Amino acid sequence: MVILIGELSKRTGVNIETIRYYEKEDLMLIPPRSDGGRRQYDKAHTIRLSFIKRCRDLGFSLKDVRILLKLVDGGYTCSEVQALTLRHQREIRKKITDLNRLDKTLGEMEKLCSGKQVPDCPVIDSIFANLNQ
Amino acid sequence: MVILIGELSKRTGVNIETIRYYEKEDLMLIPPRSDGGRRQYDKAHTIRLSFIKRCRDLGFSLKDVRILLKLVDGGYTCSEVQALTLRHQREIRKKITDLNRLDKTLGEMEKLCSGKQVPDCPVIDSIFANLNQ
DNA sequence: ATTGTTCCTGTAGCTACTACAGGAAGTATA
DNA sequence: TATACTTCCTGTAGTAGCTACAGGAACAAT
Repeated sequence: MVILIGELSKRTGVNIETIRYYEKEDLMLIPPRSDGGRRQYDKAHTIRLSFIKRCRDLGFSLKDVRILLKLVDGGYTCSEVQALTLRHQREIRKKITDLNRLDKTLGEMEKLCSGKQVPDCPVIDSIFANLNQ
Repeated sequence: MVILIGELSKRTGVNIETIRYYEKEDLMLIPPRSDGGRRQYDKAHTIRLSFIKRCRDLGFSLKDVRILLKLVDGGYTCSEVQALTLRHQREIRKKITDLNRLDKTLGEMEKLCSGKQVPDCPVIDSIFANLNQ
């Protein structure tokens, strides 16, 4: 049961250019070609691409995905995968912390706004604050 | 009171290549040059660069910074700045929501890990789940 | 005169794609 | 069979926001 790249794209939700990009980056296995030179994918490719997409959706970097694929391909242990997952989770939590701080700061700045059509804004003032020395 | 790029970099915490990049991107005003061809910055440049850095630290994109600078340069109203700030805050909140969901999912997956040196991991299982049809 | 630091320009690299251009292959219809 | 239309191909360049060189010139200190 062979499918072409357009169908693979539809089934996985990964777009065509990205699939070719993954091939170039050695994330996807190189598929056989038809006489006309078209890529012929099968079930294994579909599963692999879905795996990649799922990892990406979980926020893993391509570098991480590469490691996960290597683990999957070459035999892995739970502790290896767990370590990667925990590291990733730590990074996510750090981002959340940073963004929350940003949100708070922006909120405080914005709260002071009059919202009027006047040439004076506490946001700009606040950004400029302590800049003049 | 003229300073060179290295000193400007030290004072603002923006590194040298980035300063030159901002100049190329028309965020920084083009400074006069010394006889030897070195950029000569003054107070105004320092303040402008600090403003840019502060905006970046607040998570504004360079595109947003460009708009903020234009507003600052050309006269702005509170409502314009407020609108930009609110939009930015909405984007940040969306990111926080997404990351929280990721964190939760990863946490659930990881919780099931044995953490042992065994070739079996619920994280991988979970990523693969529902992929086989 | 020499050494060491700072500066210069210009180009390439990073992440993870996306968007073409220009052409070939395959399919459906007249 | 001729035509039109869609899908595919390769290869290159663009996106954001820098960072990291290479190769050379300018300046400061000894």
